[in-house]
Amino acid sequence: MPELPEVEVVRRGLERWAAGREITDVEVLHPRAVRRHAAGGADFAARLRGHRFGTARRRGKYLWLPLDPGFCVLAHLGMSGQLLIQPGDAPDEKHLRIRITFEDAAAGELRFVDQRTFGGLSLHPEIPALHPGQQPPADGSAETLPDVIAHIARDPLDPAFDEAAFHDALRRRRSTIKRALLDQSLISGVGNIYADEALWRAGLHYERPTASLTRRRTVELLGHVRDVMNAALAVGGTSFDSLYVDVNGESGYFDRSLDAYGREDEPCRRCGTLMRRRPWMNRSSYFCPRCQPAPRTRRAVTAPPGTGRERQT
DNA sequence: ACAACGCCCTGAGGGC
DNA sequence: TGCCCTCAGGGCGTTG
Repeated sequence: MPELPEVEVVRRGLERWAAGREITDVEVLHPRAVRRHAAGGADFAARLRGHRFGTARRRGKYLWLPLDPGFCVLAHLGMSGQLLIQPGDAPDEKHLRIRITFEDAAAGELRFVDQRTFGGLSLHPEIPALHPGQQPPADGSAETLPDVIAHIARDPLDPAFDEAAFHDALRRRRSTIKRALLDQSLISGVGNIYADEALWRAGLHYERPTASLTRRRTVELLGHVRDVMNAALAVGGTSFDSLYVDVNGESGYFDRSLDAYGREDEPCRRCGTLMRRRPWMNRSSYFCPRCQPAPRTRRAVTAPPGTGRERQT
């Protein structure tokens, strides 16, 4: 389940193995893999042929390969997507969706493999990525990103991530902390695994109201988000079911050091209390009931419409 | 405008 | 053996 660290590992692989290479052909083997490319697979292929990839970039869980000035190939791995560099004579993977071959064929081909087809590739114009109120420099040197992900917030490893703005957004929200961590328009790159890990480290219950966090708590939480992501990056990302492998097919092994996710009925590594799992948004939340006590104001946030905004003062 | 939910998809695993 | 159910879950479109 690729989150930011896994996607960054893939980005680094693409930086090493795809940058500067000229595309000779593109084979789209499943239409869902290019569903975000409105003009369809044939158009996608035709517009890549003869062009050259630049250096792969990333924002949150999205990554993209610049493709001549102003355009790029955007990739999202979804739940089970992989980008692999494979020898041309390697047998096709069972769930091979897209094959990209290069002029220097001996250096291998790029394959998009995706069992559950939540991921995909698409072609988009790039637009300037601006800070609020910033004007693009006249010399065209502005940082750019694909137009369709302009709503994706910067991720917490981005030096330009704005902690104060994030905290202000949390205070304005009438929601709970885990929902906010997973909202890619507030902070990107965090998925279910790293949300649970960071909340465990921070000692925060997943249903803690966002508006109840002090600036200090927000800063602490962001520190834990960064720590757990950096720890995962250091070992090449998380892997659970071998669906995730990096660009060269190597699995990460961060899952061995998870403290919360998937640890139902196992002792908390801090206090020994048995960890719990709770159904949450059609998925699960793992937490320690002692280190992460439920907020006493929880009922107010989950109250049905018409019962008022009890939390407001 | 904001918050939350449903859907897309496949394969593993459990129950019978 | 095989069938059916549940689970995994990111992001977007729809609903409230």
